[in-house]
Amino acid sequence: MIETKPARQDGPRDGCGLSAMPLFRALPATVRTELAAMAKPIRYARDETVFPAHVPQDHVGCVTRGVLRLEKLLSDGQQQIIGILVASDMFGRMFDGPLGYAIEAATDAEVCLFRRGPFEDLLGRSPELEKLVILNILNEVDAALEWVGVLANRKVSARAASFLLMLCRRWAAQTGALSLDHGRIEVNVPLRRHDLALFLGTRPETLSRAFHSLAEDGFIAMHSPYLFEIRDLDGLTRLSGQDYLSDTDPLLQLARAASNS
Amino acid sequence: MIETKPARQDGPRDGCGLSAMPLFRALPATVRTELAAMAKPIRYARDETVFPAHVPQDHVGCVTRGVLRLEKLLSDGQQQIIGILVASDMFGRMFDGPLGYAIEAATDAEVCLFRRGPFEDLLGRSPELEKLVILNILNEVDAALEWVGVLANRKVSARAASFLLMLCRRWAAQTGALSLDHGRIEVNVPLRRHDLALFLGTRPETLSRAFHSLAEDGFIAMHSPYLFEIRDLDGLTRLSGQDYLSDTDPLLQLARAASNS
DNA sequence: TAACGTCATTGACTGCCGTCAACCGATCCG
DNA sequence: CGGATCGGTTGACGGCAGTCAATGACGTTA
Repeated sequence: MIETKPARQDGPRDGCGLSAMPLFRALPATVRTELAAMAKPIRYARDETVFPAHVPQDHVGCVTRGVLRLEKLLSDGQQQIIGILVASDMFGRMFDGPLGYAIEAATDAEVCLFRRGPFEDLLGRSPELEKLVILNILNEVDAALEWVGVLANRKVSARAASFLLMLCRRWAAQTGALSLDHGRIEVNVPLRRHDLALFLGTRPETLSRAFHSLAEDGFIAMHSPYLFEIRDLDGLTRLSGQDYLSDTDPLLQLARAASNS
Repeated sequence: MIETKPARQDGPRDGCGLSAMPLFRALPATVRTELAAMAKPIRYARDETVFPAHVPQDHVGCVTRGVLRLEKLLSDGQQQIIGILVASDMFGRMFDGPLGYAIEAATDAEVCLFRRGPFEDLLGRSPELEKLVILNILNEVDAALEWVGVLANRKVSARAASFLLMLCRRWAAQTGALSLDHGRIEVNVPLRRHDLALFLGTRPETLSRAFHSLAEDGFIAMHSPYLFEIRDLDGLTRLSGQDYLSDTDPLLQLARAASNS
């Protein structure tokens, strides 16, 4: 049971820095202005609740910093984590009822909220925003389906490998958590083992063993429980089962960039 | 490896029986007419391919009969099933590129295809259709996330229970596969053990044991490998972990109806 | 009718993973 | 400085599930 602490609201209009977000970059200036005017930035400390489960919300939002987790509580008190949200991910349901899961801060995080009414109104007036929103939801579907594929994999080490690769891919779209210095790929994993284990459908002990086993086999190196280095991208990919590496894969480009630096 | 046989196309315009589909019932008559005019019904035999993976498609569609499976092929040749589609489910990607998985017929099935161009055009002209499509995709997200929750469960019997309940819920929306005669809930499972095991992230042998174990414990009865009877809805729900049964749950209503007949 | 293929089921065995427990390092606080 | 707490890791052990193999039921075909 995680208690809900009050969240701090702050800042002037467009404290969200919407104009800097790649998510909305493609929109016309007028739409961006209108969005920025209705954006409410809110910060959360780790384990605070953004949206409780099964409660109708009159906001939708997007993540600007940190990681959120989608969490389900089972009848026997067990919790499970069915998704994570990182910067640029949108959440909440326009036109629709309450969510079947809670959204909580997995790290200290910052989000940007929009009231549903004005947002849906703007949606109806801007075909660009509308297309962006539809594409965004389609990406959500893809991400969820990809994760179904990962969890359907029976071996924990394969799931762990898939997670690291997925994280690299997400971080690759932005800066900060992925470092390519000295020809290495270093990836920052901002989740506790406990949360990560729930997300991977296993337990912290087993996950720890899986990571250290990957390290012993030379696929990765762990510089701290939260800082991983990818030492064998191909091997890790093969082990994950998901055949990610087409020649156009952005992660592969990154790896090449890393080995050339 | 499943070979692609050519599919049979048939029938006059609106052979799909669009007007009878609950999916589109809420639309204005003019939109329904236009949709019906562009609908192409196609039938598939079991294991035929509807959309191959990673190939751009210029159609979207919806299922009118049978079950489709979303299938991923791993690098080592293992296949996994990451979703199923039943009547009224839509598939395909408007505004977007190719899918990362194949869509295949898990049973003999019939679908209704729309060319993407005209469909997207109609989407822009009909706010009702647009809202329907968005809500439909949101439901896809929910279904996928729910399945993530099921797969994150570590025990196969719990996953099997979740599957049966999910299937009841889906069948409840329509007629045919769910029978309530004689105060019983009988549910038809149209998938082979092999496919079902892949969908549940396990193996046919293990799944068979799980089902028979559920039967021994009195939760279900198996009248054939494809015909299940739910004997203890509450127990099955508790075992599945998902706390489905709110008082407004349509499945619970059905159970009450069954026990009163 | 017999041979064959498909598919579900069962058995035996092995191995991975969940569970319980202890340990350890880091951080915070008195 | 010493104790407490949190979170990650490691060890030991038992059980559940994956694997291989064989059997049986059913429908199809020759």
